[in-house]
Amino acid sequence: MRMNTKNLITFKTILEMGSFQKAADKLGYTQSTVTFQIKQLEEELELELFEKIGRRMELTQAGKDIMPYVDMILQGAEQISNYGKSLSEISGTIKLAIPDSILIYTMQPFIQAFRHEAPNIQLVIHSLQAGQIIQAVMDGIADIGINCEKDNYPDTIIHNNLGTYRILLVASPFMDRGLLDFVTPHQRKPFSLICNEPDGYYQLEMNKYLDKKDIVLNQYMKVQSIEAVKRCVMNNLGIAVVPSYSVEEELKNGALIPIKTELDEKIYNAIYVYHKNKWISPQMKLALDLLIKLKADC
Amino acid sequence: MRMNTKNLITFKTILEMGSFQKAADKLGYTQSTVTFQIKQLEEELELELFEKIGRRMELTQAGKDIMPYVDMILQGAEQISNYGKSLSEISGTIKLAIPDSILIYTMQPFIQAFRHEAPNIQLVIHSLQAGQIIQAVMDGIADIGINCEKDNYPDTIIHNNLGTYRILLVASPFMDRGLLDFVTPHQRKPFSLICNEPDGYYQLEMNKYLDKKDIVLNQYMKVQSIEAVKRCVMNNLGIAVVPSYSVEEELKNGALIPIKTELDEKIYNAIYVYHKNKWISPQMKLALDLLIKLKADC
DNA sequence: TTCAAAATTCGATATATTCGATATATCAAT
DNA sequence: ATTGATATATCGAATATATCGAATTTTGAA
Repeated sequence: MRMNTKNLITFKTILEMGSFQKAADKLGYTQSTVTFQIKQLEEELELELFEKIGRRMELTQAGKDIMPYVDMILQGAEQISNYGKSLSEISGTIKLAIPDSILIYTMQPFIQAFRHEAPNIQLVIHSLQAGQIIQAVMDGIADIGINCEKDNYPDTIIHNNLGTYRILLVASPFMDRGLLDFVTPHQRKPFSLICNEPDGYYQLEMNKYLDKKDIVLNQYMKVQSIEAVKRCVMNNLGIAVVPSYSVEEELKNGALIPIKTELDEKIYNAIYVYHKNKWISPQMKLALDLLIKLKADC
Repeated sequence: MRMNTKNLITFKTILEMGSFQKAADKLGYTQSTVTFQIKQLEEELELELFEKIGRRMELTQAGKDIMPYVDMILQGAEQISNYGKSLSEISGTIKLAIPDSILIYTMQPFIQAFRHEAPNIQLVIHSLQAGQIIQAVMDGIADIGINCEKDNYPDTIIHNNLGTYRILLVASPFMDRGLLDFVTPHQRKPFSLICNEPDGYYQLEMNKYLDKKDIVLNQYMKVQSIEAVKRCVMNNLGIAVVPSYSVEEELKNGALIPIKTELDEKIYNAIYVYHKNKWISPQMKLALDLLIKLKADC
């Protein structure tokens, strides 16, 4: 059961960098040293970690399976090396999975607060689509996920409320007001629905509403970013479904106007999730604390 | 953040064995090697681990504080070295803290089942007095504690029901039946109360009862073991307070007779406890599973 | 086939670990 | 204060291990 962190770090670096050579470069070893270290690690663990698929090194199943324990060891080592240091000095990494829209419009205060409290902790943000957040947390790709509320969660996931929002339809103030009745059923609208992710959560919620009402729009128009969506709507190319927090500014200054729907009353929750079995490191605790603070502030 | 399990194991062994020399003997090093390894570990961690108090090496506060992380690392390493092995092959240690009486009379099926399921896991049993069990679990001396139910627990302790028992007064069948009225108050009894631990939980419960009833016995008689208590009672040297499970056999074959008290109706719970923040290793999970099975079986 | 990229092998050498002997420190008994 | 027993520290030599660099192998792509 002899083992050292040096070899484990080399192992993790190979996975991170994608090759022995790059890991060697990053860690300041020669390639042969990396080969030697991995060979030694495999002997120590009595496991094959890599198999050659062509000239690519692929992690074996055993290699994947022991990852949580490798992380456990490196986490333990990290905590020891942080011992006695204040929050502002501790290092480490915390990985968040956040949908783009939430990241842009509501996470800025969190990110600033985090960087301020712990400038040496690397904050890695994976900007994923809403449907992938939970999976990322389950796979350990992210430590904390932030998302729209869902109905059910795997029981390995802990989820907590983070804040509320509404789903809105918005239009340009230059749009003919007569066309903006989205309450009366059975209508055909002569303009497009502009969206960013056609399968996004907000979009799907609104589609359900429109289907129920039998309100049909001209056609879908897909653009790259949520910013682009707003630009298109402002230029009166169509209307869009957006979460309330993303258009607060524009509604206030009149660049966009809200369209009344029966979804206006409905309140949605944003949540944060993390893995139940995960050990909550001080780094992670800080992130969770700041999320709760963010919630209290707004 | 370079670190190796070898040094950490040496570190833990010193704590376990109580001296550098004994750790060296156990691990097959010379004493100077142990000194060197600890010095090296202290340099790696940038922490003082021991301080000399006279000719004794005492763990520093930092040394105590990092213990959970040292354990985290060694647990991780242990899990990796157990990877792919079946339950019957995995090794490791699980430490139980159990009061003597419960150990002798009710834990035998558990111990046998455990040894059968996982013969390579070292089952270390600390036989402690009831009052020390919770503390042992809090201090990490034991992974799981078994005890009589108490009213309140620190919130770092998880406690679950394990089974029920009663507290009995027992006497020899040769005892004058006329003297065995322990229900009517205000009596003086011309025989001794024999006990093993005068401060034991059963004893204290019964004392409360006797005080309330104002029933006074001749004198206390303290003997070494619970077996000795039973022998003395069988030889009619006095009566004793015992938990029901410890005298089932003797009551059935008539070697002891129960004395009726108003405590007969009261049902006590045996419980098992473990530390809330502890990572539940497969070894520990097996032990917990077997305890639950034991409960179901009786 | 040939080239380039990536991993392995192997000998030389620097570095780290361990041992054994000895020195030092502490406590307790005299 | 002296002495003996016990415990840890120090140091040099022997041994073991890690790293590098050069040569070699493997493989996918041109």
